[in-house]
This record gives sequence, structure tokens and C-alpha cells, in this order.
Amino acid sequence: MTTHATRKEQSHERIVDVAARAIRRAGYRGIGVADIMKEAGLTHGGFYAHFDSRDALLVEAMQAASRDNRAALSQAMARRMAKGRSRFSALVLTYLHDTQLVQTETGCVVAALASEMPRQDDAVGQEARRRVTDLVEFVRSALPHGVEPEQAEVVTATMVGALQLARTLGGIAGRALLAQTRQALIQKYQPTSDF
Amino acid sequence: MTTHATRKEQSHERIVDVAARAIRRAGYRGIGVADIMKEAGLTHGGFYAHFDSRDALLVEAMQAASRDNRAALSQAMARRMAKGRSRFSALVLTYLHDTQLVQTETGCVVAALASEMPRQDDAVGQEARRRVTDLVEFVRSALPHGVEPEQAEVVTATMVGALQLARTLGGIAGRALLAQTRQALIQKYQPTSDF
DNA sequence: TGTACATCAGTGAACGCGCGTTCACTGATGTAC
DNA sequence: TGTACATCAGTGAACGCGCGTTCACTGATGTAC
Repeated sequence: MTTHATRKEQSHERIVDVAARAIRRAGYRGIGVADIMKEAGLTHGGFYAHFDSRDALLVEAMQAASRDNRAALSQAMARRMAKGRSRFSALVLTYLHDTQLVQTETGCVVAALASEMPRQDDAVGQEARRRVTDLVEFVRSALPHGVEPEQAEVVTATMVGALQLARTLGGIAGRALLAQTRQALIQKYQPTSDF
Repeated sequence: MTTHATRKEQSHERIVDVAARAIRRAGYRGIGVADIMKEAGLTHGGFYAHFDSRDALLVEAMQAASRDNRAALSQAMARRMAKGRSRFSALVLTYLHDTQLVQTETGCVVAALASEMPRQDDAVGQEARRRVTDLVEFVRSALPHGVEPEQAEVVTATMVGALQLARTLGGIAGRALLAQTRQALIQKYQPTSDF
């Protein structure tokens, strides 16, 4: 709980950060322990001094991915709100921005892994559920006044689904899908053009 | 193109059918060639007399999964329409029915694999894009009169996302998310209560 | 109807490879005096 | 300030295992006459 982390803590953080990007880029099973360690500038042997198992790393990686993405999301939203956008519009425009099509590895961990999440057991599955509920709560906190809080689940599903389908389609079709979804969400929940 | 398939064609169909369920249950990488063959009542050696590669099977499996699910979907929708539901309401109520929470292996292949789809190359990636566009077109064909056709993408994203999040959450939370999404979609696009 | 042979569909051992995990060891850092 | 030693963080070889793929072979089915 101080400013200067030990050598080991720095390594730990680096490994988790590499894994947080790797799972979003390649999926839960898309990258191995050895490659993660190499990308963190280490050799694979040292891994188990940091984590009990590969699954334990996945849990920490999901947390880190969520924390980092939430910070970036909030920052980008703040910029839009400073320009007069409502919090809800800022969320939709940021979460479904065209750049999200290719920024999978620093993007939303739920969108990156949603269809793999139901298959995860134990600690990984539990952490996946937390990531979904956290995202839903974040969306709920950004709903415009007057909108029923129960709409948070629907808005979250729409945004997560749209990002996945757009990434699958790619290119022009993907960008069109994102644009239509942005417009539809804002038009439905924030029809008074923003303020 | 006749009624009685050869011995080999029957095996081929059985393998594809097993794979179509396996990828929806476990993901693209969740089951191996040997296990698929065993589940089809064969041994793994014969696999390459049927397919050029594992990827070639995945392509056929996605097609079969889509075809079978579309048939089941249409049938269940027809039952609801016979009871007075509109085509759109029937689609939403069927696609987001509570039973879909656990029927992953016979359910929608897009919902089962959406977050893995953007990572697939070549033939598998191409088939994944086809499965997405096909689903969007099916949804478009079910939109109520008067709704802009461009809404098909948004509705599809909402349904696919909702099914994934609900499956991740599971249990009561999952069913609540499905119910809210069903209600929101029908209320928005088919507010005149159905007919 | 029966025999001889070709083709077909599937078998099971083997391959090279990459994975998660373990472990004996090493070199660097920190502490005691 | 310097020496001796303990601890710490990371190394790299090795393990058992499962995977996709290949291939020589076998038994069953179908065809020719």
C-alpha cells in the first residue's frame, strides 16, 4: 500500500497487464503461459511463483482489463460531456465508437469474451459474472433521468451485441451496424437531442 | 439428390451434426476431432476421408447449426403466430425464451460463438460473417410493417447480446434479463399489443 | 446362383507439436555484524 | 566500509498429456462374369 512496488510486484503487474490484453485479443484459450511470460519479458518457469494456476491469472486479468477499460471509458465520456453531451449519449458514443472495432485488446472485456463466459467454471466463471453485473451497473448509472432503471440490462445487451457483430462483420458493414445502434439507442433513451 | 444416402453420406451427416452441437456447447476450440468422431460412433482415423481439415468441418458445422436452428425457430414462431402473435413478437418470444438459457447446443450459432467469430480467419471467418448477415436478414424479414428496415441490425444485436449475458449470469438474474429484453423489444417495435 | 475381385469406409498406431505445470538451480539483492 | 550469508526472483530443462494429422492396413460391400 505504498508508492514503490517491489521488483516482484512490478513483474506481477506486468504479467497481469499482458494477460489482460491477450485474453481480449485471443480469448480465454488463445494464448499460453509461456507466451504471456515472454511478452512480459520473463521466462515461463517463474509463472507459478506469481499465480497458483493459469485460471488464477485469468481472474486477475479480467479484473485488470475491466478496471483499465472503465478508466479509459470514463475519461473519454468526460471529454464528450465537457462538450455538452449527456452522460448517456457520451457512454453510447464512446462504447460504440468506430475505433472500438479494432481496439479489441484494450476494449470492453465483456464484449471480447461474452460467448465464452457461460462456459467458464469456478473462479473464472464467477469473475465473468461479476464483470457482466459491473458493466450493467455502470450503464444503469448513466441512464437519463426518467428512464426506468430496468432498461440498463437491455441497453447493455444491445451495446455488447452490437460490438461483437460489428467486429465479426468488419469494414463498412461493421461501421454501419455501429452507427445504426448508436442512433437507435440515443433516439430511444435520450430523444431530447442531448444536453 | 435422392432419398437414400450412401453409407458414407450418412456418416458425414452424423459427424457434421455432432460438430454442430459441439461448437455451440463448447466453442470453436472446445472439442477435438477424436471426440467428435467418437460421439458419431466412429474412430478418429477416418476423419480425413470426410474433411480436408478440422476447419473444413467447422464451416459445415456452422451451416448445419444455422439451418437446423432456423428450422426450429420458424416452427416455434409458427405456433405462436397461430395463436395470434405477430411475426415479430413470435421471433422475440422464441429467440429469447427461457429455455434458450440452457439449450445452447441446439440454439443460435451466432449467440453461441459471437465473441469468438472476429478471431476466425479464412473460411471459418467468412462463414461466420455469413451466419451473422443471414441472422440479420431473418430478423429484418420479421420486422413489423412501418419499422425502418435498418432497425434489423439493432434488434439482432440486442437479442444476441441479451442471450449471451443471460447465459453468463444464469439462474434468476439471467431469466430477468431475458424478460426485460423481450418486453423492451416488443414494446418498442410492436407497441400495438400484437395481432 | 455362385465365385473372384475391386472398391469402399473405417480402424488404430504413430508422428510432431504445443500446452500447463514442476523443480533443481543460479545470480542478484538485501541484511547482519 | 567491508565481508559472509540468507533470501529472493527468475531460469531453463523436463514431465505428462492431448491435439490435428498421416498412413498402412482390414473387413465389408458391391460388381463382373
